[in-house]
Amino acid sequence: MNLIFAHRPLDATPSVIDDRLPLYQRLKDEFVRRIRAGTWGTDGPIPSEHQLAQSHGVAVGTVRKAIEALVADGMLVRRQGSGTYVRRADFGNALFRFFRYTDASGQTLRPRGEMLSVCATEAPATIATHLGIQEGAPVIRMHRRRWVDEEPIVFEEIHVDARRFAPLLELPLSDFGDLLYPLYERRCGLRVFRARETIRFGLADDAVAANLGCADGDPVAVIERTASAIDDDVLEWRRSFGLAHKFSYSIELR
Amino acid sequence: MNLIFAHRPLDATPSVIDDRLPLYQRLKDEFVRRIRAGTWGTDGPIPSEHQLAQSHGVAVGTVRKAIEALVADGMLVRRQGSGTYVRRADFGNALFRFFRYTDASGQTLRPRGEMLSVCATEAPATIATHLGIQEGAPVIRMHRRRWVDEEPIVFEEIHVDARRFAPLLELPLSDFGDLLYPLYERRCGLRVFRARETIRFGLADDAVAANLGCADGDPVAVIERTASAIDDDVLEWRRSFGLAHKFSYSIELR
DNA sequence: TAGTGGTCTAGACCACCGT
DNA sequence: CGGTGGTCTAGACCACTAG
Repeated sequence: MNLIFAHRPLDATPSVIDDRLPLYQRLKDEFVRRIRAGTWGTDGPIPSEHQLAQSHGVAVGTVRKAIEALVADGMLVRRQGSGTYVRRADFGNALFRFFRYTDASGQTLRPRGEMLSVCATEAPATIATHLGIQEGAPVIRMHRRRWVDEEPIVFEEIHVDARRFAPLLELPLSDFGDLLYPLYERRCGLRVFRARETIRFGLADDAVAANLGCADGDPVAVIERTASAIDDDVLEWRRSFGLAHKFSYSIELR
Repeated sequence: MNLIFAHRPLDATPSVIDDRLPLYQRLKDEFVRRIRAGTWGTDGPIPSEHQLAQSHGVAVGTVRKAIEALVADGMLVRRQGSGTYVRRADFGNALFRFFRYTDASGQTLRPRGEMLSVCATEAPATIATHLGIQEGAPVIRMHRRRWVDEEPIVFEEIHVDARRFAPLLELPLSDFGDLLYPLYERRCGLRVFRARETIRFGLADDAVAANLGCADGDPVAVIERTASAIDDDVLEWRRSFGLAHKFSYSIELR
């Protein structure tokens, strides 16, 4: 029996059929389709509210309402005077809204990423399930460590579908840098849009212990993350380990 | 140095001065004031959009926008055909959206609450800080256990300001039931509106071990919660302990 | 049936951005 | 400067709720 906290349900995929839904809902679904299909890309703004209203034969206010819903969902961003854009996650800064390292004085620190290994292998059952592929299908397994100052903070095991992320195999370890998601996008053309994390506590096995510099069996926090594209395709499954006594997680309810 | 995850910043308190803010913003701030002051209570609907527009000399659409923002903030709820109401948290069901127990088959279970002790005491420094009162001020300390089937799952230590929660001291332990927040509201007229939780990892002391039926020094998950009223007054500070190997926490990012 | 919120229209003027 | 989103107005009609 497990104690489980669940926060924020997944977005519903836009329904298959347009019923007698409100106009702005049908508009929103149509826009989602364009974003997922890539018809609206990230290189320039989407058509203006006025244009969309004209081309769909509706009032500007109705277009606004559809767009506002998509902005709330995180799919679009508006820039006054410039236009409305398909949102591209700004992992350079944004991911650290969720994932931060602070020192004793509360200063935010940026951890260094150190890629330890990148190798092609076959997916065991659990990995295959999480990635939504066949057991035994080719996957890439990465081991990675994150440092603050001279101290290893997190050890990570990361799996991706080898057929989609093949370019990573060509890359020297030293070229991976501190952030993976921009790399996925640059090298493989795959953009992480959302992630779901589960946190639990476990005990360090020998690999974890060796990489974190602790003893075998020491308590560790385990964060399992499933990262998905905008069309809900699972792109990556990773498991991060950190020393339990250094871990804390804050959340606001309601 | 700590690994800290932070999710959702606290709402900004409405600014002290109305600048040249948009009309709907100033309206929203005015509405927040009325909710916090209790001018708009939970017994009936707030004035209709039409009435509010007239009394403030603005268009209905502007009132709508202010109300929609407050609905998004969770302060109001709209009921078509009936009216708009100050939201009262429905802890009977709602809190379990965040806090759920599931068994092996994924079935959601409802834990039993067992109040172990309720006593008046003086606030130590740390409790006083969390509750925002003077060190040594009178507080009520409660010890509580939560059970699923015949198994103790969580042990809790709960502190509230004795001057505001005095009625709890009169109550027989068996009358506390499974949920505290409805009790706070019924007996003390204080409504919990939001909470902030921090999760970390620790070791069971003798009290925790005795109540969870584990060994002294066993690893436990520690959840510290600060619960506040709608006007951000801190009402309760609690610390919950659960066996680490039975704990997990899920969250969706973006 | 009267009154509420939900949807939608068709404008106006403003603040901001890029050229 | 023209075009964009941001604010605001003043209505219309609909779906729903409650007495």
